[in-house]
Amino acid sequence: MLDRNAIALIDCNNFFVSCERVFDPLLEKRPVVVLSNNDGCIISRSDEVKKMGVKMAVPLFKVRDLLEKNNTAILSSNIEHYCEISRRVMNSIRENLGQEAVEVYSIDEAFIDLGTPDKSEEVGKYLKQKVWDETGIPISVGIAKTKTLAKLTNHIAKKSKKTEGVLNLYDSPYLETALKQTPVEKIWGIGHRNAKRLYKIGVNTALDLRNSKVWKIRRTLNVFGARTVLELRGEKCFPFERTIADKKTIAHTRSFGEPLTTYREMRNAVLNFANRAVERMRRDRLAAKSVTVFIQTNRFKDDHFSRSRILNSIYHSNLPHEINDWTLQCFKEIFESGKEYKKAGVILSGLIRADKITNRLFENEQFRRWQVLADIMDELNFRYGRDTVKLANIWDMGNAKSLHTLINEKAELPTLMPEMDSNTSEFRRFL
DNA sequence: TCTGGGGTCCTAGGACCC
DNA sequence: TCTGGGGTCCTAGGACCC
Repeated sequence: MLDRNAIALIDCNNFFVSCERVFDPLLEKRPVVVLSNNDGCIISRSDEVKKMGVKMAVPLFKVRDLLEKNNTAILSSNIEHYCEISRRVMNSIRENLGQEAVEVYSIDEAFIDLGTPDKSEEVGKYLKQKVWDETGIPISVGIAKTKTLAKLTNHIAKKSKKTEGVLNLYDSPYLETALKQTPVEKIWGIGHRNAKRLYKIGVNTALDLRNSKVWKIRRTLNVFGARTVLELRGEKCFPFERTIADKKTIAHTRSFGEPLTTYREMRNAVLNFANRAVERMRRDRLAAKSVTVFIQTNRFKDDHFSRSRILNSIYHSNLPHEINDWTLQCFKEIFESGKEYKKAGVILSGLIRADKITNRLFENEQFRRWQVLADIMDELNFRYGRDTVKLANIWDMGNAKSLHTLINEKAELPTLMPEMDSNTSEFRRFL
């Protein structure tokens, strides 16, 4: 049977800025921006800032004068806080509609299966009020027949004053106009590259795309483009996901404030990134089969240098020292001296649940011992803070070559040991 | 001077095999 | 002069998203 359910996209307005305003109501009266990790780019803007013409992801140095002239609050990001508020928003929605009806799409967005379309608009308005009352976050709601149309509708709801943040185009005569007024690059999944290709064949608006032959778009773009055409016609091609999909990759990547040049600096940076990624992998109880390492010089310069290498292991692992070894192997193959590196990253892939790791054909006993040690390290780091215990770079340790763990000054082992539970004896035996 | 990070999916082209 | 060809697997990189 054809699925006639109405789909809503709920999107928090200027999410990071709205979160900051929840913490500090004085910010309500000022323009606000939130910056990316090392304060490089603007990743969230209040309406006032958008009106100034400041674009998303623009580097701060290009607009700093303009922002300061307008008394803008320029804030570093605080992702943990935003995650917490995101959870509250999603829970507020779930309370009414149930777990099954909500698909969390990103930190500030969720698709909702509204069921039969009759009461959609009332539900949308109710949710908007409820989320505002319970969390202080303003949201917009777009209702339509498919995800792609819901995204598009939400976009209009957010921009247009008349809609008051909730718009239902499920079965509306205005849909045609809305499609006509939407440039093709604003459609979900059509970026500026794809848009250029579409312009060449005379497809400029969402309406043009909807009226295109599917095979023609399949040929010009790809299978996703073809599905997008059908979605614009009201045919569901991107299904509603009731269960949260397992993560497929875990990445830790960073730009360096100052470029790094030496082998040793870069190796330490990359191994450090690997440790951060493993930390999250172990927290999520996952194990990886592959690791990718990449290193890059400044991508805005002409002599941009970028290399990556993937290592596919024959077995899965969640052991820090093994992932470190894999990382190091990749790194050694791609590092070239005489470059000014600006960015690097480590990506873990081929993830499965850690309890699904099969036994090692050889060295099973050793593997088990490493598991125990890794668990203990996790516990110590959880109790006493990150990097209380970590893998040593044995190359940096002079004659301590056989020692695989380094106890940081933060935690003195003798005082720690009595507090440990039954694992302690295991730990002693291991060392 | 100063340009994010974490994801997903797709694809061109090389290596290898028969 | 002329240099198979198809399938498969893999890597590296691109496009897109928030």
